[in-house]
Amino acid sequence: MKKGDHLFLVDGSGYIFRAYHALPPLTRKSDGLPVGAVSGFCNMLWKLMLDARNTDVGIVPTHFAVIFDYSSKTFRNDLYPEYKANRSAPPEDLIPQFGLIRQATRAFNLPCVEIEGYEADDLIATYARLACEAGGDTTIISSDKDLMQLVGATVGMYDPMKDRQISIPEVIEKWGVPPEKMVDLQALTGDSVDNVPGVPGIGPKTAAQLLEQFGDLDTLLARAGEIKQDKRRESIIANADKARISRQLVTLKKDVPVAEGLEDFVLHAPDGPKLIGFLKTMEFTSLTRRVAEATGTEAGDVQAVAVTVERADSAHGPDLGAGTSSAAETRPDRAGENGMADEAPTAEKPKAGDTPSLLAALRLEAATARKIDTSAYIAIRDAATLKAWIAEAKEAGIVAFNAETTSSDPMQAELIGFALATASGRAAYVPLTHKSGSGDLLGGGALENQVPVREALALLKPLLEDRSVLKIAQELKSSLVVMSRHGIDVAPFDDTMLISYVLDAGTSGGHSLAALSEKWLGHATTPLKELAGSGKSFVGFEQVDIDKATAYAAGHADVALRLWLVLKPRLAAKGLVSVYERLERPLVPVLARMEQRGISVDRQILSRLSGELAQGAARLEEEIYQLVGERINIGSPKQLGDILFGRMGLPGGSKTKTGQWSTSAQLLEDLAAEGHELPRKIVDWRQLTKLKSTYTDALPGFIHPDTRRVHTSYALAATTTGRLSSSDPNLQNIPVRTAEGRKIRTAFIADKGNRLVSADYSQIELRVLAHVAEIPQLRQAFADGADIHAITASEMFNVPVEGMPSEIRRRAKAINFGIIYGISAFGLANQLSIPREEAGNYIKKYFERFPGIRDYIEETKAYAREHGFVETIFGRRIHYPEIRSSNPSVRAFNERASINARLQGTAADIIRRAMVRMDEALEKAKLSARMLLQVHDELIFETIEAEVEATIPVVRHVMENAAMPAVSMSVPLHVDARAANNWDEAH
DNA sequence: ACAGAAGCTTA
DNA sequence: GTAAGCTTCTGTT
Repeated sequence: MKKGDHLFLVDGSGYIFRAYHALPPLTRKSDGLPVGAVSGFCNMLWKLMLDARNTDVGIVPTHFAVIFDYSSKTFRNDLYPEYKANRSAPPEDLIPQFGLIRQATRAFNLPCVEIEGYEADDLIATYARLACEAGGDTTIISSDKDLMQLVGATVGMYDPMKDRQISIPEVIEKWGVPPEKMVDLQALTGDSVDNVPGVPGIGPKTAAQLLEQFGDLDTLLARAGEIKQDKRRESIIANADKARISRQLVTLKKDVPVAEGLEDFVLHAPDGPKLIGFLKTMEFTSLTRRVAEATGTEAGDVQAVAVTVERADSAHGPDLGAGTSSAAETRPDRAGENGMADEAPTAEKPKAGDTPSLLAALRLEAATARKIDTSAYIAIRDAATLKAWIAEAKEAGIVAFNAETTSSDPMQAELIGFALATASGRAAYVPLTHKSGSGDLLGGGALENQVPVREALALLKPLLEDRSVLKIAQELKSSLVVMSRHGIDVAPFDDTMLISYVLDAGTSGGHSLAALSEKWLGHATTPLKELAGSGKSFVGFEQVDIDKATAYAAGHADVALRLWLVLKPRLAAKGLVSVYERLERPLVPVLARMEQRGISVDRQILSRLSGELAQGAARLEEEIYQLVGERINIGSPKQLGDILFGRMGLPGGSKTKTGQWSTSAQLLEDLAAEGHELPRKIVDWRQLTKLKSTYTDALPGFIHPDTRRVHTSYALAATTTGRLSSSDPNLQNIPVRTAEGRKIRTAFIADKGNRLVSADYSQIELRVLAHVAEIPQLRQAFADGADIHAITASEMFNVPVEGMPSEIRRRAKAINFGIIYGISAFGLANQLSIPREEAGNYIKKYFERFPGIRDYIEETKAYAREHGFVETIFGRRIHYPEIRSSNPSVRAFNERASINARLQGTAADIIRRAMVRMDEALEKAKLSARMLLQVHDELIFETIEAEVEATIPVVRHVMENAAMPAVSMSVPLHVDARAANNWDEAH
């Protein structure tokens, strides 16, 4: 075991009891053998081995062991004969399951560890210590408080039944003391289940308070006389010995002489046939199917195996033989679909224990081996067939879903049909409102033999909402909005676009279905325009011939399902499960709700502004024509350039990369500063026409006819860094810098009786920089709430913050921003309009004062060069495949981008975490505030007036603590929040 | 009808 | 110097 390795230790004995009581009783159908705990155990192991969904930073186990108690008698009974003496015999129907669970462990190819005289907890403590000494990390799969004393920097716990991570903050939250004091706390409280005496009258709250006061148990016992409360003092003095012996009992032994070392726990790929043999014997049909699919084993070819069952009346009962009834394979398999079986790892044992990677490789091979046949799909034309398909999807536990609609805007879209896929190559399309394609003005009548929309949706709803059926889609969010408008809440789901985004952000090609299909399946999807035409000749999808629509829509569902098979295991293989599960997937319904809510925009304000802008622009136009002498097209940079630098011969002209005269605002401003009249007017004209065309004229067109609100669309997978993007309309670039522009924000309003609340992170990227680059001065400045740019200037130029000239601060601010953007002397010189040498000197000086930032930059570049990607502090990967380019400017660009990506991406991750938690936090606080918009470091809410004051602290708390508990930042996050009637005043 | 360039808006 | 999206113009298809 080495640094970076991760050991999973399952508390097998603890799990048995917990699963037995928590899960509904389950018996084997053929003979009534109780197997509830075994089933829970197998499901948990399978999930852990493949999925690593328990972790917050994407951990895949490299080492894995299941630990059991050997017998009830241990060294603790010598210390204290009454230890665990009050334990009653386990329930009758649990007894046979002890042995079965050990056999299950072996069927999973996992080490099964137990040592006479020691409890499972002692073995876990010992192995966690060994792992820590070897530099590795450990996750203990248990929620037993007795194990919490082991939690620390490299040791975490995970409760598989509650899907909850337990690390230091959770221990403190639950018990009021850090893990290292758990032993003292338990010594005081005792444990009635294990018959650990403790001090009578002392419970967890009192114990935590006493330990807080005295520091530890020994100090407490020595100074017990100081305790004020009479009863408490007397009890502790009288029971000091009991407390001491209790501490010995609860302290786990970290030096058990273990026979097996960590090297014996290297995780091996599951042996498909071996595992399936056991699962079939247990008659766990759905897990059998999942394992068969994942390992590429043909379950039908595997025989159930013999298992040993202990009966309550004999500890080592006879071999009762196997339940040999093999699970019926009800899934509709099609000919030629079994390509995976050939590649199954049965012939030779895989070497290293990288199970997810192996699975990913197998899936990819299988996916490309089976060609996609779009003529094989089925058109569902009646309710009975649809019912059968839905039943099939339920049985499969997994279904790819794809809706076809009348519009790419989900708030306007009406359903035309939908497609389902239940297995590779098995897909169907359900046309609902297709019309005959006859070219008359009415577009033809509705076609015969389509399931009525209402009936189809009524059948579909239970499937899409079924918690035990995983829905798979490519870009689910828009379908989520459409289905939500029909009262259907799709869950649970996986989104292939997002999986691809997590795996491959920054690699070429994008994450569209077409791109992914081409990349992973070698299959070219049919462009929509080949079916429905484009531009003027575009006909709605409802006019598309049903056979063609079926090939298209069912094909998309089939492709999505196959992509999921290929891509999902890659998440685990690359340690990106938690990025996907915590930062991507949960944001989908959050954004869908935000989009559906929309924001009110005052049409009148915009229309008035349009008029004002038109007037101003018209006046400037006339003045410009006067100066130029003819009515040129001012909006044409080409014409402008010819006039300014050709005809008028103004100085300082430069060319763009296509050889045109540049007429950029910067250049025109420079000319204006020299006293030229025309450039100033052109700049002003551009500002007014920009505001008019992009905002005041365009926004009213986005007001929804029914909701009377504007519904933007957020893209989750459009940026390389993890930021969202907004379009149709883009509400992330509404003007704010100039007074003229800000007027547009006054049109974004709260409904009557409501207020808009705007909450934005202050300097989040600089704070992330101070944290990741570990810059003491910056950390201190943020901790003090100081003016960060002034502090920077003060450090660099040796001037006091008090009475600092604004120009000095401005330069420091530009440098700070420059760092975030991956500074270059060229860029800084441009920004500050100073010579390049001077900018270079500033940077040099900056690095002298903040050497940690230079180190950070160099480390980032080196890391990006070595790996081809960088990571945010939450593990999001951003790829820079061109970072090793031999072209120096391409290389430099990629270096700057990678430096920026860590900071921008981390900030993006933080606000994503806040957004994921926000709705629940508001609901828990019984607040009705609705999150409407996100603008990278700002969230906009709408809430009723009376709740404004209560809402702001909740919003602030969620945002400021968003990094926790995954990352405890060394710099505080600060959120400014304000409420007003419109966005301008709230911001 | 579409694609790319130029220009401008945001964080 | 980073990350986006939208509009207009211009040239090509």
